[in-house]
Amino acid sequence: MFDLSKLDKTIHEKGRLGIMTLLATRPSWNFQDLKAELKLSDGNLVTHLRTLHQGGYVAITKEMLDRPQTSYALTKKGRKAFQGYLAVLEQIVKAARP
Amino acid sequence: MFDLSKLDKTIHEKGRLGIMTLLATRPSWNFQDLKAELKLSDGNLVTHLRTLHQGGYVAITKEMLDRPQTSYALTKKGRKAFQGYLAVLEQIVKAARP
DNA sequence: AATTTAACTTTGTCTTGCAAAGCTATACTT
DNA sequence: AAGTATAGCTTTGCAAGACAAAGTTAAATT
Repeated sequence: MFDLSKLDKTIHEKGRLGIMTLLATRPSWNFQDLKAELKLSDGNLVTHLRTLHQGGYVAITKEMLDRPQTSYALTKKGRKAFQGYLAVLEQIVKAARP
Repeated sequence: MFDLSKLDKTIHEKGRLGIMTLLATRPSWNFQDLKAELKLSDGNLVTHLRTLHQGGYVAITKEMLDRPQTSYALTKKGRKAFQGYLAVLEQIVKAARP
């Protein structure tokens, strides 16, 4: 019916779910845009991004333009993990609305 | 695009999400079946059910058959809240797979 | 009376989310 | 050169919550 054990805990947390969803919509997002879109504090956002990075789901690119700019993108592994996560969400939706 | 602030925290936790999904599939579930299906410990399951009950999402019915049997069902409020939650899940799926 | 089972509570541990404040480095202003 | 602003990151501290394990209560069976 649905398999909760496949519901990746690293992705499931609210803040990180938001990050992953945004990253899935574009090749890359910078720190400021993520922060504005998700309304997270600096520290909170950095921490979630680090968690995702340590899980191998997110790649980090640091540049120096006129301002420093850090950009984030899904890795191949991250994209795959997120697809698996979305598949569980769909199972849930289908189970709950037969 | 998607509105994480509408992602009900009471429902979003993994164990409770499982409970709510099961309750949505049938008029009622008893304790033992929930426990078997979700593979949660007694204490953990009771606590999640209490959380959902206190939030007004789940009704509890205690009967004495040959054994005591406690059954759980979605309330109207619970069903509505869960539908709202599912709507956010669908937003996420759509945003991530345009 | 003793045992079994359902359901619940208690206890303790451990993790985690989160905000606030502080830090560092660079660029801009005067 | 000195001061200010901004980006990104770390540290600190706290509070909440998940979870397991063990103990408790009540009813039914043996």
